[in-house]
Parts: sequence; C-alpha cells; structure tokens
Amino acid sequence: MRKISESTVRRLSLYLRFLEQFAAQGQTTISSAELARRGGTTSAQVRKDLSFFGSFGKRGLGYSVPELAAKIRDILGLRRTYRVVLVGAGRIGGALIQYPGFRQRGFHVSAIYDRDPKKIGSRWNGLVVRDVRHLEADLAREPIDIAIVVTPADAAQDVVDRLVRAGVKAILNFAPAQLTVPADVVVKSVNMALELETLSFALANR
Amino acid sequence: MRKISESTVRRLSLYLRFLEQFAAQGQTTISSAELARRGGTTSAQVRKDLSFFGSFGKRGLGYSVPELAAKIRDILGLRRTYRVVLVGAGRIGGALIQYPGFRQRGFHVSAIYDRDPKKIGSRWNGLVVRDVRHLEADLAREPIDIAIVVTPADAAQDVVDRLVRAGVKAILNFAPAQLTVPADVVVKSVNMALELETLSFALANR
DNA sequence: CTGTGTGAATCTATTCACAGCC
DNA sequence: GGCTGTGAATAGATTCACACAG
Repeated sequence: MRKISESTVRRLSLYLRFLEQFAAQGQTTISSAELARRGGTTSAQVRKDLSFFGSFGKRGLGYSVPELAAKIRDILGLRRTYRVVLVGAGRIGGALIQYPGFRQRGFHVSAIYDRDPKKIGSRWNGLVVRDVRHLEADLAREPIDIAIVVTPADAAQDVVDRLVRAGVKAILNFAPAQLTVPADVVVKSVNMALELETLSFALANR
Repeated sequence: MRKISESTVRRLSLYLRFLEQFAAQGQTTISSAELARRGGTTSAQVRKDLSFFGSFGKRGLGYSVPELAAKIRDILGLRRTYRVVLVGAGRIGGALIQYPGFRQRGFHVSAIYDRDPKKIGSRWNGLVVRDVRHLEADLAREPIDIAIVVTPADAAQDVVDRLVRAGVKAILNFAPAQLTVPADVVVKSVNMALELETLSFALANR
C-alpha cells in the first residue's frame, strides 16, 4: 500500500468519532465540509485523506454516515478486537485500564504484569496482577496483539526487548524513555511531560 | 519570532532529556550526531532545530552539555515554574498528579476541582478536591498558567469556556472531545484511544 | 446546482552538502 | 581533521481549483 502519513491516520480516527456522534443523532448523510468544520480542518483535507483508500462519497450529496464509518473502521483495522497486555501496575496503568474508550473500540486488556511482590496477586479491574516473570510463558500460550508499557523509564527497554522476543509487533509506551525496536515492530510513545513542555514553549514565545 | 514547528519543539524536549542524562554521566560535550543517534533523527535535523534559536556549538568540537541544556530550558520556557490546576478528579487525573516528571520540570499542581460531591473535600496527594463552582473565584484570586482538563467528554467544552473566560491561556486536554478556543489560547489534546488506533492501523496494514 | 475526487500549485519540513571555524 | 551552521535541493503535506457525477 501507498505510504500513509501518521497525520492522515490520526484524522481518520477523529472523523470516525464524529461520524459515530452524527450517527447517534440519526444523521444519515454528511459532507466533507461538515466533517472538516468539526475536526478543525478543511474539506479538501478530508477528501484527500479518504481518497488514499478509495472513493466513498456521492458527488453532489456527500457521504453516507454509516457507510463511511464502516469504511474507516475497516481502514483502521477496527473490525476485529485486539488482545492487549499491560506491563506495569502503577497509577497510569490503573487509569488506562478503566478507560472505557479502550474496551469500546475493541481493545481488551487480558493481563497485567508487575515486578513488585506487593502488587502481584492483587485484583485490578477484574484481573489479577501477575509476576512479570511469567510474561514469556503466558505470551507463548496465548499470543497478544498490543502491549502497553507503563513501567519506570529504566525498566522499559528491558521489558520491550522481552516483548519483542515473544513476538509482540505493536507497543504503546508511556515510559519516558526512547525505545529501540526492530523495523517490523511499531512503537507509539506518549510522553506527558513533553506535552506540557509544548505548552510552556507556547506560553514563553508569545 | 519565526514560526517554529511543533515537531521541532517536541524534538527539543527530547534533546533536553538526553542532555540531562549525559550530564548525569559526567559527559561535558556532545556532537549533533550523538544527540541524533539517541533521538532517532539525523545530525542535520538536530543542528537545524537549534539553528532557529541561535548557534550554540563550537565547530570541530560539538556542544557543551550543560550550556546547551540551559539554552534549551530557556527556549522551552522551563526556567520558571508553572502553576497548574487539574479539573476532574478521576483516575487519569490521579495518575497525572502523582507523575514525578511534572513537578521535576517545574509544573506545580496547585488545585484540583471536581463536580462530584462525593469527591469534593477528599484529599489527593496533599491537595483537597474543591468544588468546581469555585473555579472562577479561585483563579481571580490566584491566576494560573496551565489547566489540565480531565473531565468526561460532555463536560469538557463547558469547563474550557470557563477557564478561557478566567484568563487561562494554555490547556492540556485529556477528554476525548474536540475543543474550540479563541486564537490566543493554546490547547494540546491527548487522546489515548486515538494512539491505540494508530497501532491497530499499523497492524492492519502490513 | 451541489459537493466529490484529484491533478497541479503551494507551502512546510527534512536532508544534502559544503564553506568556515575550532 | 572534525563538526557546526546554513543556503540549496528534495521530499512531503496541504490547499487550490475545477472537471464531472448525481
């Protein structure tokens, strides 16, 4: 497939969210202009983003809300569910696991791991925290799709290496560390401090 | 000032983190190539990023680690501390407030607000959760620099409108909602579900 | 007439490549 | 000789503008 930019993918995610809201209000058809206004972009951008994947609209009319939503779900790979594990049973992990948006979109957390004996065995949102030593054996028995890494920075690379060796191909990283992985593994890092720093930069440069 | 791209700012944040690590190891000088390797970019990119703000290196030698770190702190506005309030005393808010990276970088959470009477008055990391009704009065008495919005999606725009009216110029938004603000207010949105969807897209398109 | 789909034009970001200084 | 700083070249993303389908 033609190379799709990260920004296009993020916008498709947004469009999907809006389409679901429009669908909930019973709206059956929508124009690129309306979608653009909602998403803070331009109608040409919306049409271009979609055009990478096909032509889903009707000229003079716009897009069918349910059809376009289904199509975007297809594109984003949201037709199926994903098995997710969480490594690190800290505060951020706890917040994530409760986050309804995950389950709603088909991301099912199937296990939580930690290293701390005080946490191992405790219940977390219906799951028992497991000793991270079992990681490899568990993944060999029941492969997963995505791992969320929420360990301290100094443990993150080690955990990631183990996940990669166990065959994990997608990692969402919340540890404030730069991770190295083979080319066939995709890592997305979210760094809270960095987000705040873009704000302090904006405040400092006005 | 010349318009600086978001990606440049994010990379500067990263460079700063690496510089601090190098400094902790006692390294006093560093080349753009070394910084680039660490940050997964190119030496030309590092030099170009820095060149928007001045020339801080010595030809043939590289950059002084502490000097460059100080300079980047300057650029990012990290010389000062920032007063931050949190609106929404939920799980994510709880995780954020404990996050050591915030305080370390000078972001001090001075108050937490919520609407839920069950939460109001409870202690959170040394702070008492206040009724969000006091928001305007509190901010008039003690202005803040940054607000972090961690409310449910349907409450977010209302909270943001109130923050903006109270004079807040920078908002970090964790609510899965698209926010509208005047041009002089900067909003940075972090959407966890969207991050996961970029991963499912990557998995679906290999 | 309305609103899509898309090549062409423009604007922005990254990479190249080299002169200049340490 | 090594490495920065930076214009020039390239690559990439966004916007324009219009032919065309409903």
